[in-house]
Amino acid sequence: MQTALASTRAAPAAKRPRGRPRKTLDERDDGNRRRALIVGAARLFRRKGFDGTSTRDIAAAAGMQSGSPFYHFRSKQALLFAVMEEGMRHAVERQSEAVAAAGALSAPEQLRLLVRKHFEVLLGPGNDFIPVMLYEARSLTPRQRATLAGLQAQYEAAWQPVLQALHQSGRLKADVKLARLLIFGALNWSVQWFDRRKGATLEQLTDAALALFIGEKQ
Amino acid sequence: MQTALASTRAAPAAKRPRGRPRKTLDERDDGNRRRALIVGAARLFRRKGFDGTSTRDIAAAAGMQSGSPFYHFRSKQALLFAVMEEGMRHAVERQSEAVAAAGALSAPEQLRLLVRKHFEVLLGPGNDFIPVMLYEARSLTPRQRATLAGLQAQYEAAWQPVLQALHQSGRLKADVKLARLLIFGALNWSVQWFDRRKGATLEQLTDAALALFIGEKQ
DNA sequence: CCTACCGATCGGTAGG
DNA sequence: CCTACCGATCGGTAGG
Repeated sequence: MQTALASTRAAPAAKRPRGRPRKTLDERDDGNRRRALIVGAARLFRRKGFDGTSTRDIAAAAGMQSGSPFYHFRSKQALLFAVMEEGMRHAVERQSEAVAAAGALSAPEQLRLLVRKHFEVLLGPGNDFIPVMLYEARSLTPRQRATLAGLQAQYEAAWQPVLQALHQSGRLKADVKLARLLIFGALNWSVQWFDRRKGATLEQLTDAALALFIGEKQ
Repeated sequence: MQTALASTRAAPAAKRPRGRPRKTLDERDDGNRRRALIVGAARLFRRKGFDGTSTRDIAAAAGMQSGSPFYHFRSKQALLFAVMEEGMRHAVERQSEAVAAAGALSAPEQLRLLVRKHFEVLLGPGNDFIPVMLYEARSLTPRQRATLAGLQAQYEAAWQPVLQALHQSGRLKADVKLARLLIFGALNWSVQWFDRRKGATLEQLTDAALALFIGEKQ
């Protein structure tokens, strides 16, 4: 039977089980816990809405006690913003990569690429961030909304020249600005009905969208 | 000075001030108060979401005390359902009228009519009911959702033959089922960005949508 | 990060 | 419909 005295005599290192590897800077619990909160919050915000989710729900999802999220985030709102900002940065990144990786493409091919990437970011596995951004923006402060609007403008900027070119070549008949808004609506609404487990694939979805918008698959 | 006795002697009609017209059954306060709750709730649910709106807010909007909404509705959820159901019944009605009033139309003309009516129901003045239905369905019971799904199916049924005809004549290239989902998305998303006071008119919006979907204005 | 807690607010109800 | 109220839950904090 170990006494309290014996316990204090043991070397500090002995308290850590030998089999457990030392963690590097990048996997420090600090970042991991913060990350766990963001991921859990995204899932809950999407399923139950911002106002329908309690910070206790979020804490539990990350295996914490009820007050602990506030060690990582100043407020529930700050956590919401973190979810949305990470979602938008990820979306802008994926879009940039895709555009950079593709060689010289025709305007219809460019549109196809943008639509395809948009569906991936929106409907890909584990992607709750963008849906939350699309449907919970009401709960942000004006300042936070403005920051996100900047990222959204950056994202939309890639579409403008493509739509412009399609309009000038006669493939896109509608007014360019209104067409962009209607197109984003058609794509974004898919988070309401698309089910990855059944029905169409992302490829078929992309085909249908291209056919609808410019009357051809590419 | 009128005594209590004199009062009981007077004919019942004398109790009501002469200047105030008798109310018909349809404008009884009962219905008016219930209606006021529905209208106020729709506005608040749309602006702040279902979970972000308190029943006290709703009561105040209708000029009532905090507990009074529960005299008219069993629960907050029942009030939400009433908003959505009324919105959908109105939408189905408006659509039926429009279809009935129009003579024999070509398929593109039929599509234009449906799109135009859809925008009116969605974006017309004082129309918070449908936006609430589109964005707060998560807060319904499965049973309520099923009832609404029936009305929605009724609404969508008018579109199916039109899209089918356009597909067969080659004007609509996309798969009909996916096209319908994408089209509703394009239209429904407009509640997020359309501003009646500036920018496009409903007519221009309809033009753009028709041009985008079938490459022509009619 | 946990413990223990606070003031505020919430949906809803009993009784009139 | 109002008054008065209840139990539950909420976002957030102090102190460790």
